[in-house]
Amino acid sequence: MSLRHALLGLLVDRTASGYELLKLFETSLANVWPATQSQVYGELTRLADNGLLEVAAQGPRGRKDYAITEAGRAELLHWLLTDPGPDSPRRSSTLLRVFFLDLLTPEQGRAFLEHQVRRAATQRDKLKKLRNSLDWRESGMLTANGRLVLEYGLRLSAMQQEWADWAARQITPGTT
Amino acid sequence: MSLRHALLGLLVDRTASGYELLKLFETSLANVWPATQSQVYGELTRLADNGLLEVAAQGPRGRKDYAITEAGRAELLHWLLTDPGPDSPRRSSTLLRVFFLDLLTPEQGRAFLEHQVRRAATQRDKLKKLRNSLDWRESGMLTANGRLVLEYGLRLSAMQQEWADWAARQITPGTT
DNA sequence: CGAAGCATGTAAGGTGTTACATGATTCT
DNA sequence: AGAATCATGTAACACCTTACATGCTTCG
Repeated sequence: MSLRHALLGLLVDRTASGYELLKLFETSLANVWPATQSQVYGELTRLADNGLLEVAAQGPRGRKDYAITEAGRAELLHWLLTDPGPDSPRRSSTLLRVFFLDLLTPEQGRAFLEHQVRRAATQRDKLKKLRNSLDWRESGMLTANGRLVLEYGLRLSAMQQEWADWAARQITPGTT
Repeated sequence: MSLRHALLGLLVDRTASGYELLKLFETSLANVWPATQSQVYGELTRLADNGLLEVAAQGPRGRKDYAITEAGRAELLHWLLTDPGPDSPRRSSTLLRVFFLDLLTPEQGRAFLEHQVRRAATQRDKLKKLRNSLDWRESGMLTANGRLVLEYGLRLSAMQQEWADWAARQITPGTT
């Protein structure tokens, strides 16, 4: 149940409409906690019902500006201070495929892993570009956390690339 | 919808009951594609209904031994050869927390990250022990894939440990 | 005989995805 | 005027988790 906390977090120092929050999910939070339009609007209504958010203002096209309440701040803080536990069950269809990779020919297996190398490299490039576009001296506190998360993404994609490359070379080692 | 493929994969070179498959999920597949009892039994019934599996034999306590069919093999192969796409949306409540870490005091933030360092180290130790217990010369093809996946886990936890350590040092750099 | 393990199944509830549906406002 | 964008909402379906429910067999 972290979607609610993501929303609360985004509303800590500004008010916003569902539509704006949705955009934030597509950009900043896309790599950490993706959410769809349905989910966002639904959860906002629920949060307002529970008194963690309130509608601060109504705008042009039925637009509702949400603001966090004291109860909302308390809930967010509480969530931040609780142990996330083993990071939510990590399912990876890619690794599952690797588990059964011997059902393919060595060529097909290598091709699969080399595809993963390229996928990771592409992701890494994307994040590098994001970092460069972000570094423009725009250092609010907000950006500091974002940089930590971004660095995680960079390290992850680097690791994935190296691993896939290594794994590809494990299959039929003698292929010059 | 990868659970079905995990089941098909496990049944490629042996028949097994739901109970046995469940144990396999708890051990070998736990870190790649966890599944609960409810899920396994339900999916097995569905797979049999769809003709991808068949009940090869009935045992002592209502035990059903499932065997993969030709249709099942075809489906599994097809799945292995399709692009997994960007590996299923990766949600991490830990990274989400990091995103909002500036809402805590620097001490609390550092404590959180240092906790992650230890969590990753523990996980890494667990996997190392698993590798050592596994290396006992038991090299079927099956184990080869498992070793690739295990190596991924080792590299991932190492990366996480290093990252969390680095991130902790980013917060309030001057704390001797 | 009692405990542990084998063995399967159902039901309720939460979360997430996709698709459908509608309408207002701004910009060209 | 028409297109793009802003803006919200609902419904159906898939998937996963937890809990409940039941009963047989083997081992000590």
